[in-house]
Amino acid sequence: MFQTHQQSLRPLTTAHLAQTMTLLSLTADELREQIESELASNPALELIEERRCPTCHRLLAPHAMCPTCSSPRSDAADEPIVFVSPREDFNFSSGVNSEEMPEDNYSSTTEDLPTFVLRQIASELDGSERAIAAYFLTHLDDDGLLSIPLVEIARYFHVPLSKVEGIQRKIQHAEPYGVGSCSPQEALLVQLDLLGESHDIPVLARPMIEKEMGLLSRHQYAELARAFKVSLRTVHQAVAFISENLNPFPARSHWGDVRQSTETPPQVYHRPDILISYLNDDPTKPLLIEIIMPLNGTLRVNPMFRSAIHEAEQEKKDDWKNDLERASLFVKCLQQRNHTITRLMQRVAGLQRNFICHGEKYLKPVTRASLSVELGVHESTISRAVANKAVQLPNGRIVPLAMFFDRSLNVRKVLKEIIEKEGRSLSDTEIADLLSQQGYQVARRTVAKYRAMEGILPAHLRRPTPGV
DNA sequence: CTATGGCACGGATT
DNA sequence: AATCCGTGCCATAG
Repeated sequence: MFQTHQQSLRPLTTAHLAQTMTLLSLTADELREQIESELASNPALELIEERRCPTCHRLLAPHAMCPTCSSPRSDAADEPIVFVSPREDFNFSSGVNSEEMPEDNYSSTTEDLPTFVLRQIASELDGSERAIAAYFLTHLDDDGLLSIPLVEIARYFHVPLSKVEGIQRKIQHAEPYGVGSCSPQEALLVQLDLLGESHDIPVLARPMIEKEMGLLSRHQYAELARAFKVSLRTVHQAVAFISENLNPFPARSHWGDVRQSTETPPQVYHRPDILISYLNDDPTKPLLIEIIMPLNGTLRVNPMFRSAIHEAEQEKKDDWKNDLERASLFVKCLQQRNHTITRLMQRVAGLQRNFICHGEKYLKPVTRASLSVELGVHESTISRAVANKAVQLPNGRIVPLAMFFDRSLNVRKVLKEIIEKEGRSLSDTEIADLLSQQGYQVARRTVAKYRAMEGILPAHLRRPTPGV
């Protein structure tokens, strides 16, 4: 009925392209902001009311059928079903948060640690404190530790040191625990305190970290035993506890949790932009892929506005016309964005089905470049689409979309398996051999790198006795 | 002497 | 053109 096509003037085309690119690289959350601001500033744009699927209650785009219920051809088991799903249950810019999304996000970071942390504690801080916290958080290093002295922050804001310390304490108590500490030692102590609230901790743990951090980090256990006048065995127990439950580098979030040391995902990400599940939750059915549109309804050009333009005064007419064009452009770009992401996900999900269903081990190394030729778009288009987006897998994990293009993830996974399985500590060279036996050819140096990436300690100080 | 981490250099990717 | 990644060589620790 009211379509929004026509007008393909040259200048518009470039603007069109530019805006499509921008929208493409936006996260669902960012997109929401963008849409809201556009909606507020442009009267020609309107949000039409939601439509829901009568049977499953899912929000639908205006002319779409519900892909789940009116399940198209569920026989084409290979082809994933991809569709755009308007959802507005997606707000978190408002003050309170944390408990709102019980399910799928355990929260944590990767894209933007500072923002993530700030969001957690924002409600506890007043305006000026928030500014300090924000500044504080911009000076974290890759490990999540503070890279500048506290006094510097205090000086910068002309506030007493104690105030900064208070803020630091709040930051440290946010996830990932210990973030914003000045040293690994401090981070460990914070984590120990937090953990101590709900679990028993070895008595030796705290004094060891507090007083003999040097020995501890150098793994000089015999010295430790002597220093505290306890048996070597006791030291080992405490050390085991520390290395299992604490993490000196908060941002490198690979900690084996006390509760379930099952394959707890080492990294969890922001809210998903894309959801992947099985049709009707049946693993034999095709994959169902929802691309989140952070909206409660659908955007379109207001037809009333369009017709009203003829009656407008000459003065306003130009402005209105301008608005109209912008609106139509915006809608078009949005459609373009969705179309691109849809096609992208369709292809990616098809390729990586094994990965999606059966885990990291089955990730095929696919490059963005190869996909771009398949889809007939420019590489940068894929890059933009992939960057900064998170996907929720059927098993509930939230991973960055970029993980689908990780060249070495499968090898790293196998490497982890090898290390976990073998009771004895294997040297990097041995691991390299084992890997090539399994068909993964990597240099010994690379094994070392992968280990480091996964946060696995070198052979000589790995735990020879893997049981508790 | 062996096992690792650091630096740095192509080549591939973005 | 800028970046990332796998690797080789070398220094250092054990």
